[in-house]
Amino acid sequence: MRIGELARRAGVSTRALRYYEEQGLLRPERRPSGYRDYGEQALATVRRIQLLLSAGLGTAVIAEILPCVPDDTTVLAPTCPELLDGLAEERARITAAMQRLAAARDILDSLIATGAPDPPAVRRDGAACRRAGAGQEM
DNA sequence: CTTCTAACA
DNA sequence: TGTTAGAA
Repeated sequence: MRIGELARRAGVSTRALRYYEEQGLLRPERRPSGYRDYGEQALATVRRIQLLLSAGLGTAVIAEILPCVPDDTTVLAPTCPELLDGLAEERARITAAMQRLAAARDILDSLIATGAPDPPAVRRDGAACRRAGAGQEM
C-alpha cells in the first residue's frame, strides 16, 4: 500500500510516517515511481510505534526496541532482557520527572496561597499585571 | 489525484 | 508537526 492508505488506516499523518522512516523506525520499499510501498505488517508496526511513543519513549529508544518484537504480536510481547532494563530506566526517568513537576507545583501552591490580593493589587510602578502562565506552551 | 523532497513556520 | 512549492 502507498503512504496515504497506511496513514488513513493507522490514523497518523503521512508526515509522521515519513518522519518515522527518517528515524529508522520504518523501512518501506520503493516503487519505480519513487513512491513508498508498505507491506501489511507496516500497519502493526505503526501501531506499536504509537504505543511506545505514548509511553513517553523517544524515537531512538523505539528504534532499538522494535527489532526485538515479533512481527505477529498484537502489541508488545515479553521481549529481550536487556530491553526490559532499558524500559526500567525509562520508567525511572518518568518518575524523576514527576517528582520535579510535583516540586514545581508545590512552589506555585505556596505562591498562590501567599498572594491573597485583599488590598487590591497595588504596584508602585503602576504597570499592568500580566497574567502568569500566559504563553506557556503546555 | 497522489506522492516526493526540501524548507519554513 | 503542519504546510507548501514545484515536479513527476
